[in-house]
Amino acid sequence: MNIEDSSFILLRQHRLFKQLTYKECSQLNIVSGSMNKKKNEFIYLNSLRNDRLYFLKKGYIKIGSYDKEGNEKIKEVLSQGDIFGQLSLEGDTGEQEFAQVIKSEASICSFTVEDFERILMKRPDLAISFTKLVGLKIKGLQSRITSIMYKDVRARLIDFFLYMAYKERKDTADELIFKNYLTHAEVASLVGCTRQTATTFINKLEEEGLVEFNRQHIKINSINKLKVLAE
Amino acid sequence: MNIEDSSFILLRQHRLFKQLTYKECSQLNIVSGSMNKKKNEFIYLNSLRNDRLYFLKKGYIKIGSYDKEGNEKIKEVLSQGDIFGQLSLEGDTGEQEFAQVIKSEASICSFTVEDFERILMKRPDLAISFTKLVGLKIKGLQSRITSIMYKDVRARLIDFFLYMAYKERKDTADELIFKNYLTHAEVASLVGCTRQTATTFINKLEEEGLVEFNRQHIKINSINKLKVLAE
DNA sequence: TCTCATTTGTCGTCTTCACGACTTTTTGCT
DNA sequence: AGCAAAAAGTCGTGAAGACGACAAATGAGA
Repeated sequence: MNIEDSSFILLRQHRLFKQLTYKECSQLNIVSGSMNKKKNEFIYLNSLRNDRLYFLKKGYIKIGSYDKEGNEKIKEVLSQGDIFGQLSLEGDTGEQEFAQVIKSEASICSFTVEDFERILMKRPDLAISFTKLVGLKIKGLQSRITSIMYKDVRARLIDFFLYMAYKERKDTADELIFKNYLTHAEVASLVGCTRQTATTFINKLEEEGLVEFNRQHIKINSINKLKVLAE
Repeated sequence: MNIEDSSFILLRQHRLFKQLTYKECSQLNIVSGSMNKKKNEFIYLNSLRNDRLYFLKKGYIKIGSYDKEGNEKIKEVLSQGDIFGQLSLEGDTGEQEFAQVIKSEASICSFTVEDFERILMKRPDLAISFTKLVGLKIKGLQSRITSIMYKDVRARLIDFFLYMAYKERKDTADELIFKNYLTHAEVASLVGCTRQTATTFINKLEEEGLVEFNRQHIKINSINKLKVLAE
């Protein structure tokens, strides 16, 4: 099995690309855009990503930017199977953004918007699927805005844990445990508070017996209980 | 000229629908979804909108929801030419949302996601355009998140005025004046603060000579000056 | 196994803005 | 024109969380 084959296998497990033939897949010219990146390495930094879409095959990455004081502002955290990059299929609007590997090694493949569009033109069903994927992202962003605007830090952290549960959950069990790849500082950046307050409130949620959070894993004792608290 | 014709004329001025033939347009069955609504009337309330897309031909509307205490939470404000509703083309995820006319009378047409998808299947170029439109919305939401998370009320209000300028600007002039259709309370809800603080800070910006805000119009004295302050 | 960098925990102090209460102004309506 | 409702303006109090400073714990690499 060569690199090319393993690229495709993972990509075609994605609900979006499942519909593609092997030939169409290869028209995406993925091979040249495949890469393995170690912890802390950048997939792109600032304007480099403007014309590409990326598919995260393995590992975890964070998307963010730096403000003028150089502080990191994390926009989102992605894990296996997520798509990122120029989702809008349209040139840059001047914003600077980075994608960086966190925790362990990551494996990514990428293709140009141009190649992707070429396939979309032939496969409108895929175009619709892609639109739905982007639409889903909108819903996520909207609920994030609501969370930040109208909830206090405690409630936002609960939303954060529910979001993680949504991403990691494989079955319907009420309890959930998964590997943790985030620091307090990163959680803080995601929910929009300082590292210190994140620490304090995460510990409070632990004391209440709702979650466990340490460097090894995150455990949510009862997803339903959290859901009730989130309302 | 009958109602049907006037529906199409406006719709087909939109960059998205320009590409459609008259026949394709009529396949959207717009007529049954056309309406005129007076001030404060709802276009939809809660789950009613799940399978439709709406096109705002004329007027202004706000999209929002109510929290469990009954307080209004405005998500966004739309004006002529904007598209709203089930942008994700995919069934409801349980969230409740309303669309309500503000200020003056509004004219809307709508079509079902189903009809729209039928056309997208035949016209992948339109699907790509639509994705780009949705992608643009993502960028807007992301910058809104950044604004709310990392900026204080004053800076968020500046972002608000710049956003309005972006929407209303027709030429490249540095000064901009346009009809105001928002109250302090609505602005507050958009930038995420209370009505009182919005009032206070809008007045401060007026005292600084940056903007004018009254019930008749909004005037931005220098877009560039605001842009500098927003960084 | 030791060491140093990273991450986490904890405290005061200070700022921003929320919140309630109220008045004044503006607007639409009959 | 007159009136009620909506919108805007103002103030004092209080709470949430930022921020700086530092100590303790953890873990990755030599």
